[in-house]
Amino acid sequence: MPKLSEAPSHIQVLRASHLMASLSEEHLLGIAGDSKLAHAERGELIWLNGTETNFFGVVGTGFVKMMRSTPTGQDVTTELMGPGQVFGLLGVIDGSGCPQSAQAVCATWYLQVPKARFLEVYDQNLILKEKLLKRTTHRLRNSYAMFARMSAGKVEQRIASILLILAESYGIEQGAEVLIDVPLTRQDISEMAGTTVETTIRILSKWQKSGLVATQKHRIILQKPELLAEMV
Amino acid sequence: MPKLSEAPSHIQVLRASHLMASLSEEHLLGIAGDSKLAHAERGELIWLNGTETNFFGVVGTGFVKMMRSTPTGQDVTTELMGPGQVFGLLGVIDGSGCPQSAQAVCATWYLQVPKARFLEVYDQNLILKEKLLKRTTHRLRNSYAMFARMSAGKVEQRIASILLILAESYGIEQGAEVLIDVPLTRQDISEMAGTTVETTIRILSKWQKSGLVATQKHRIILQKPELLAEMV
DNA sequence: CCAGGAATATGACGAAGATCATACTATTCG
DNA sequence: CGAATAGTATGATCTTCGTCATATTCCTGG
Repeated sequence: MPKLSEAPSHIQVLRASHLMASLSEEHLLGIAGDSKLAHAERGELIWLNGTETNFFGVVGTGFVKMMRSTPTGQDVTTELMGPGQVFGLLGVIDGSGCPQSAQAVCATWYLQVPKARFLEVYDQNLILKEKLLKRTTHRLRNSYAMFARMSAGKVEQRIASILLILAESYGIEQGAEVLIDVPLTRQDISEMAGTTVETTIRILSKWQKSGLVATQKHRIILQKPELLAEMV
Repeated sequence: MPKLSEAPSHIQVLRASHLMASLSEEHLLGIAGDSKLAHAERGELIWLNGTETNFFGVVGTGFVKMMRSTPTGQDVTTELMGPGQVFGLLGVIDGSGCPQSAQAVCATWYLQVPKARFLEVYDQNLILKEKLLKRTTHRLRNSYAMFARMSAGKVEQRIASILLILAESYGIEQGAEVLIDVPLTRQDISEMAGTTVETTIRILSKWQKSGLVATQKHRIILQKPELLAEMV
């Protein structure tokens, strides 16, 4: 039995979420009461594509990747959700379920918010709806941006793009360097870049040798972010 | 001067749009009155990425492609908008402008709806907001689906995917065959599939020879849609 | 502290597809 | 009607990257 990291409290998780935090104290407590805190190991599937779920998730600690499996069996990661981020919500709202799989990238605590309870609140909360549209708009744009980069560029550029995007969301600046504070394997990165592990390893090794990036304990440090940005 | 196809009326264009048609007659007429019907030749830019616009568009007749130019100069088409479809709306609503370029793929009539006028109506129309979220959700999912196909598959599969998706939106069934009723060049298709014209031509030529598809006057006919679907 | 599994690393090889070059075919315009 | 331009076609060559094979290193649990 692996030792679990400290579990966050229900209400803590909700408060840390930009989207959820816009609810009134009363609603927040109500939802927190009905939700269930769950833990997932690295690699554990939270749900499988298309599965009709009666809950959506809010990441507490750790990371969850949203992915689609292509007919040929290859997995492609479309989004990486970190602490405070909500996943599978859109499928709950329009009742069609989430077409993507959700999988933990590392030991992760997340909150399972039951559909019925949330919809009651959602239906009469205009601010929440506005926020959701804003967030969805933002995701759509990011998706198009990634789409363009992934379908046009060479593999090096794709990997560079991925690292830069991750740095934007989860980067911690350390002087001129940026630490991407997500425990990712080369396999994870290759799934985001739509390439193979071997190629990813080769490129990252090359970059390590030339002092572009460094890795420590599954965490990547961009030592020359500007140079990386130049090559995309 | 090229002879223009018959211009549709303002109100006709709005009524043909699923999104706009949900407005009240009064609002619809108001917006129609303030809008401007515009024409664009094949290849004409309607706006360039990021340009702050004071209008969004509704396609009347013809087609508009939304695209991003990568730093390396290659264009990638993310969406193809046909009659009744709205483009650039999200940028108007959140005031940030549209990050993509809009370009006519053929002679196109479209309506320019001024930002200010529309926002008045939008701000107090709940149904419209709901519809917009639904539409945006749908686009986001499509985008992820395409993303997965484009970053994983081989070029043949990518092109097959593109054709099937186009057939879904703009296909006219003719017995077992499907005519994609959009005038597209190989160049257009290659931009959607993220590949080169030459490769696209080679693959389509091969498919023509084997009776999978046929082309007439920039329009593609899927003769064996099932076979195409099998290969994605 | 050692064993075993997971992650990283590296080489050899081949196939897919980009690039360059050139020709052919339609459609449009003067 | 004939020239010009945009689109389609096809071959030759070179690169990139996927595939397979095999080490090596790093962790974690017993």
